[in-house]
Amino acid sequence: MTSTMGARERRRHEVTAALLAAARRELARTGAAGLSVRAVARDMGMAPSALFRYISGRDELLTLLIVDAYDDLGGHVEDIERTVPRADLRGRWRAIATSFRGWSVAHPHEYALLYGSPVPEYKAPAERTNPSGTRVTNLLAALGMEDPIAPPRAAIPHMPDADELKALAVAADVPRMDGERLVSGLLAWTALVGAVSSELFEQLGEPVARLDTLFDATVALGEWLLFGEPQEESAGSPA
Amino acid sequence: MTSTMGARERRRHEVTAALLAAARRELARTGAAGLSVRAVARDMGMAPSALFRYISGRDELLTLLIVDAYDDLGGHVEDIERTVPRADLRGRWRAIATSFRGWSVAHPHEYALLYGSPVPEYKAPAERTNPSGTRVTNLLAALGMEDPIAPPRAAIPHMPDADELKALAVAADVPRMDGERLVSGLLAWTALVGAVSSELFEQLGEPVARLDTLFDATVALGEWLLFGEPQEESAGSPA
DNA sequence: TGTACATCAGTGAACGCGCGTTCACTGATGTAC
DNA sequence: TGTACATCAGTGAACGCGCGTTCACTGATGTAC
Repeated sequence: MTSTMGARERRRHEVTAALLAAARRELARTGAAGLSVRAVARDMGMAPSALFRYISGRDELLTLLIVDAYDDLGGHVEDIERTVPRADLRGRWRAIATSFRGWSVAHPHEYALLYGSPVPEYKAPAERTNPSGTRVTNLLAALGMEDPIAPPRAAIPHMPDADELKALAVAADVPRMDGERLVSGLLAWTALVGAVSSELFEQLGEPVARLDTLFDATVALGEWLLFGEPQEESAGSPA
Repeated sequence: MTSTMGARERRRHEVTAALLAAARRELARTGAAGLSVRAVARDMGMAPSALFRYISGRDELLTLLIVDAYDDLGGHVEDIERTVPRADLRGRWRAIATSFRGWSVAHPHEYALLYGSPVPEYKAPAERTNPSGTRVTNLLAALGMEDPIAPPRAAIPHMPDADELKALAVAADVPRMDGERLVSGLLAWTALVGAVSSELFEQLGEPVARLDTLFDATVALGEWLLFGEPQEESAGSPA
């Protein structure tokens, strides 16, 4: 395909890529709220007006960054989750959770853009944002759809009744998922987001190093929510 | 005291109060990142330069708002938690969680200021922010210090070992708290923050109404984390 | 109570800044014949 | 292959805007005697 591209088309691809790279640098530097078209242009060494050949305005710049960040995160988590044997459902959850956190710690501004406060005056267009934005949760959903090798644990107290569960499943766009598993998955997910947000946004005490052990507990909690009490590990092959 | 105040002192109090009120309105309108001294002055019908008699600059305006929001939230949660009989530990947790969410839903921009993405270029001065910022978590800590009427449940998997727990307790500024209870409390807290953030920042599917049942599950999860399996309710007085 | 001076609150003009976006332009790339 | 025209990318000046902050000022409140 590259061979059939004229100079113009090739350059267009290059500049588009450079634009995105510069925007990411700016995002990392100033955060989403401070992002400006002019700063990106400066970073690229171009006139600000030139960028309007590639984007319609500041809002599209944000949309581009959001989609790109979701894809970067989604790719990262998918890549790591893929390395876990399919049958190891617990391991897959742990891989999702830890790689999610790993990416977030490495890209705090991107994380804030995706999971932090909404940018004022900006509304992300769902039709562009959703496909990339659901990649991580899709991995979770896939876990929830697996044959429950671990018995669906009985123990979430006050599980909502069946009608509410059904409505939740429809609202969450996984109408065929078992309601209890859905609630477990959502709880595990929101707990994960809460743990990472608390860590990155510095809500708790500062000594971030200590948070490793707290995060481990969050992962364990999610594992329990999804799969119940740990089974005897000795059932597997001896170490 | 009011009687001993001269016109100047009285007016100073009035203007200070009006300033804070105007800042809160502006915050609700535009969010923290868009907050500006000039807009607040406009709202008050004063010249922008006049505000510099009351605040040192934009950063202090933010600090003021943060402290004020923490106090508003803290007062709200405290007021509601106080109405629960002291011995009803589970009820106290539920009161904390639901009132925390209630306030947050009613004050989304304030919530974002406190628990959302940090404002770029701004670092809150901990010595002014901490006393108000810990009011809610102090209620949780008080719960954790109560005589464990409910037996400390055994079931968080992979509880960190004793040394790590001790270090965590020191870092969290509650060095005397039992380590397992601390982890439980922190997990309950981050799960709560995650649930509210996911709801307010619109991470999950849009139909927010459904989230009521999801939030109930979060509260139940926290209750389980803090106090273990629900006991037979029939032990109390018949309804 | 009355006057003279000091303190303070608020004004309005001004500064320099960075922003998003438009627009007429130039020069390079592509296309038709 | 060569020329004539069309398309496109990027420039630079300009627009109007809102921002934080400074500063010399005026008029009101407070204080000393």
